[in-house]
Amino acid sequence: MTPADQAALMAIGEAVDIRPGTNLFRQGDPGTHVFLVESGVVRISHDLPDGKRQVLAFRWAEDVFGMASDGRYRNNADALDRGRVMRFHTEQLQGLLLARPRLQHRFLLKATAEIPLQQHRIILMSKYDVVTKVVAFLLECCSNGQCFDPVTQVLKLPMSRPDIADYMGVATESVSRALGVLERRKIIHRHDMHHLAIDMKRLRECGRL
Amino acid sequence: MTPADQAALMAIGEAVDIRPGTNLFRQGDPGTHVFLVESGVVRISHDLPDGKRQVLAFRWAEDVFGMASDGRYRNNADALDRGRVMRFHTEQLQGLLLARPRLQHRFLLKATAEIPLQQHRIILMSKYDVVTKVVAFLLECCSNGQCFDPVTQVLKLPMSRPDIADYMGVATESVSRALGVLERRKIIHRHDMHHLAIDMKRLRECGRL
DNA sequence: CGAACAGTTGAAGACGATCAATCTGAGTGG
DNA sequence: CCACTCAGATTGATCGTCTTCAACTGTTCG
Repeated sequence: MTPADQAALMAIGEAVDIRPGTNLFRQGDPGTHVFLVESGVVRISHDLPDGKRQVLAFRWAEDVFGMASDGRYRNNADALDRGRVMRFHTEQLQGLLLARPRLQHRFLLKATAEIPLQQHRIILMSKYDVVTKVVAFLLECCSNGQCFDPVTQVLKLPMSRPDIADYMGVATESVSRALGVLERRKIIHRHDMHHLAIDMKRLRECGRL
Repeated sequence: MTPADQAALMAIGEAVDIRPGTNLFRQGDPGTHVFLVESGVVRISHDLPDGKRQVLAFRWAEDVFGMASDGRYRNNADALDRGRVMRFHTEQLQGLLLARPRLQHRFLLKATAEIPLQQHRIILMSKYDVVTKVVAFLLECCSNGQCFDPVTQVLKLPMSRPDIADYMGVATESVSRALGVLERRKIIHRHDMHHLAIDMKRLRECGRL
C-alpha cells in the first residue's frame, strides 16, 4: 500500500473515540460502516436465541471489523477499553477499493489472514480441554504488545471472566478453575483479577498444540 | 465481474480432474496454487500432532480453497467425489487481481463471506449438543443442490462417518447415535450409509438455533 | 473364502456444566 | 477511617453428556 492509498483511506474515515462500554453496533443493525481499530480493544459477540452469548473475537490495533451480511451486522461490537477506531462508509470504502487495487489487495490479505485464525479457533474449541483453551487464550493475549509487558512479564486483561469464558466456549467457573490449575503449576500468578504475571517459557510449553 | 474478467481468470487456470482419494495438497507443502471447485467435493482437513484430525470444511462447486500462510498450505485437501477443480498459480492470480479490480472485489467478497460461516461453526461447536450439530450438518448439506434431491427428499453424503465426526468435532460413535435418535424421531430414514431420506420440515424445526 | 474396514450398539468412566455458597475488591455513605 | 453493599470471581458438590473401550454386524476386496 502506498502512502497515497493510506492518505486516501484516512480521508474518507471518521474517527470515533471509545471507552469501556461504548457500543459501536448491535446485531441486526443496518451495516453502514466498516471499522478499523487504532487503539483500544473491541469485543465482537453474538447473542443466541436461548440467551447464551458467544464472543467471536477481540479486535486490537490494526484489526478490521464490522463487515455486514445482507446489509446487516450479524454481531455486536463493544469497546472494552479506552481508545479510538476509524469508521468508513461501506459504499465509499468499496468505491475507494475499486479505484485503488493495491489498497483493495491489502484488505483481501487481511480477510484471508482471518481464515486460518478462525480455523485455529475451531480446532481449539473442538479438540482441547479447558486448561488448554485458557492457555491458548493467554498466549494469544501475550502475543499482543498492547496488553503484555515483556519486561515485567505482566499481562493486563481488559476483559472480564465471562468474556473469556464466552470467547472460549466454556463456563465462567471453568475459566477460574483453569487459572487455578495454572497458578498451582506456577505457570501464572494472579496479581489481581486483571493482572497476571506469566512464566512465558512454561506457558508456551503448555500450549504445544 | 465482467465476462472479460471471467475469461481472463479461466485463461490462467488449469483444470484438474479429481476422483475419490485424489490429494490436491498436504499441510506443509509449498503453497503454489489457489483452487476453485467446478464440480465434486473436496475435504479440507488438518492433522494435529497427537494424531487427531479436524475436518475444517467441505468445498463444493464455486468454492475457493488453497490459500497459503507464509508460503505453505496449512491444511490437506482431498477429493471425496468425482469432479473437476481449476487451479491458479498464486503469483499469476495476484497479478490478474491487481489488474482487474472488479475481479479482485469478487474474491474479497468471497473471503469476507467465509467469515460469518466460520463464526457460525464456532458457535455450533461450542454451544450445542451432538444431535444439534448433526442436524446443522445435514441442513448444510441439504442446502447444497449438488447432493440433495428436493423431489425424492434424499440426501447423498459423499463423506464417511469419521469425516462427519471430525467436521463437527465429536466422536464417530456419537454421529451414529445422533443419526439413530433422528431416525427414531422419524426425521430421517437411513436408506443406506450414504443415502438419507429427510423430512425437511421437521429437520428445520430441529435446527432452530 | 477370509480379512480388513466402516458402521452401529452397549457399558463404563471422565470431563465440564450447573447450582449453590463463599470470597474479594471497589465504591459509598456514615 | 471504617463498615456496608454489590458485582465479579472463586471454590465446592452434584449431575448429565459425550468419549472411550469393546463387541458385533455388514460390506468390500484380495
